[in-house]
Parts: sequence; structure tokens; C-alpha cells
Amino acid sequence: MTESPGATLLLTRLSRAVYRRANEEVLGMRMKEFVALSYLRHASGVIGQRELSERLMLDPNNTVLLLNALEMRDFAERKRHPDDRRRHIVEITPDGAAALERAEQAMDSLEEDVLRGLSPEERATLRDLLLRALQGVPVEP
Amino acid sequence: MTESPGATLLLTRLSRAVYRRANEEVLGMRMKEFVALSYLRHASGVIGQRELSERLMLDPNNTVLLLNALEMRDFAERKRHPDDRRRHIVEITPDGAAALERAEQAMDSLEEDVLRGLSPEERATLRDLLLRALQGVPVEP
DNA sequence: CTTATTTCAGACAAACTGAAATAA
DNA sequence: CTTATTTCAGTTGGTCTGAAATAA
Repeated sequence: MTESPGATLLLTRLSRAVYRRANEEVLGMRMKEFVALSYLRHASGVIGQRELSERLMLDPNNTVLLLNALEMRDFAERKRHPDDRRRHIVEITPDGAAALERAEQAMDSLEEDVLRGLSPEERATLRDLLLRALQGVPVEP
Repeated sequence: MTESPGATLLLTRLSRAVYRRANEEVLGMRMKEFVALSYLRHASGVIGQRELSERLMLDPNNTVLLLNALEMRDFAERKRHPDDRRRHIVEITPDGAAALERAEQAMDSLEEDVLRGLSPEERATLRDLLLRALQGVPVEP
């Protein structure tokens, strides 16, 4: 090892390790469904479908398909926005919240595997840095 | 925001922000080609095709296609292993190293964008944590 | 009439499955 | 003869393009 690559490259490589492990069998849902439910659960305020697309950096077309799948399992629901009936408000359901909690526990044990090289304090630091970086990322590239 | 999700989820979300920005036009190559060249350049010792697959968490079939593309542009080359002629040794070429350097500079300016919420010291900490985490990740899930 | 949002159908690129070829 | 490595053809799942529908 002569020198080492940049943080963003390392980020994508470690993320790949997560993706390879976080399959539907482990999570009880697809990874992208988990990401969407997690956002709906932890974000504050009313979330529109358009906003969800932007926040998840997801194509609006794919958001349609994703929400179709989530509604099929009663994990989320779309409601019409009262002030602008073109728009949809997206909400997580109680079933969705329960499934999300199970998936989060699966992710926790997965984290044990992927981040085994780091101490609990270092994992907390990593989490804090990632969270603050995410909050600073411009919505539009 | 009520509470926040785990480190591995945040990792995949930030990684997505990187992927959306690191397109072929910006890097001069595909992201996966960049990841492969970076590994060949920074890893120590002789790298076999099989080992490359494992390290990049890539299907061996896809590794064939990836290396075909890299050889097409003279960015990498396959040589027969002298002791086991079933195996291929994979090496980065001077052309590949030059292209990699240009791509790394593009990634540096991309990092400015994605990690703008973090100070230079924090970015160094993040990079260190990611590197150590990656070194601890089991090769086989 | 133009724009915004959501939706779907078709097209395209990317990953996996299974089988073949070569060498150990 | 069996196993390991690499390769390719065919299939499948995921994402993007373009157009339509609804509402502002």
C-alpha cells in the first residue's frame, strides 16, 4: 500500500460492503424501501412525493414504483395535498413503522460485521460525521 | 427529526450522493473502472483476477467485462501467472495510472462538494475511520 | 396556454445464472 | 476424474426516456 485513496472513494467501497449484506432476506424488505421508510420515519414535517425523490436522490419515476411497492404491503400511503391536489403527501403507516424497526435491528447486527474494525466510540464519531456531511450535501448536484 | 438512523444507512445515503456526481463525464471513466484502477494502483503486491473480484466485492463474471473494458483503453492488462497458468495477474498500465490521476483530481473537487459540511480535520478523521473500517471488513459476507 | 406533479410503457445498461474452455 | 479459474451467452432486475393525465 503506497498511499491511500480519498474519503469519497473509501465511502463507496464501504457502502458496497453494506449493500452486499443488506438483502431482502435479512431486512424483510428491499434496501431502497428501507432507506425510504427510514427517511419518512425520521424526517420532520410533511413530506411530499417530489421532496422525497430529491432527498433520496431518486428519479421521480422510480419513486412512483417504490411507493407502489410500499403501498402494496401497507408500509406507506399517499394522500392528496389539500392545498395543491397535484401533489401527494407520503406517510409511513404503523405496519411500516413496525417493519422498519425490525429492519433497523437487522442493520444493527450488520453494522457489527461491517464496522468491526472500529471501536464503539469510533463508530459514534463516524455516525456523527456522516450525519453532518449529509445535512450539508446540496440537494441538486 | 426525532432520532437519527444508524451509521451504515447514513453511509449508503452519502455514498449515493457521490455516485450521482461521479459520472463518466466527470471522471473520464466509469466509477467502477475508477474503483478498480485505484485498487490496482494502491494495493501492494501481485493482484490476481480472482483476488481483485473478492476485494472489489465484484462478481467474477463482471470482473471479466470490467477488465475487457480497461484493456480496451490500455488502462490495465492481464498477464498469465507463471506458476499457475489458469490464473491471470492484473496490472495497471502507465496510461491507466495517468487516467487515474486525472480521475482522482476530479474526485477531490467532488469531495469538496459532498463533504462541505465537514472541516478539513473532520474529513481527515472520516477518511481514517473509513480506511480502518474497510481493512476490518471480512472478505466473505 | 404554459407549468408542475404524478404515472406508466418502452428502451437501455448493469448484474446474475448456467455452461463451456483451459489448466491444475 | 475432479477442481479452480476465466470466459461468454442468455436471462433478469433496475434505472432512465418520453409521453400522457391531472391539476394549478
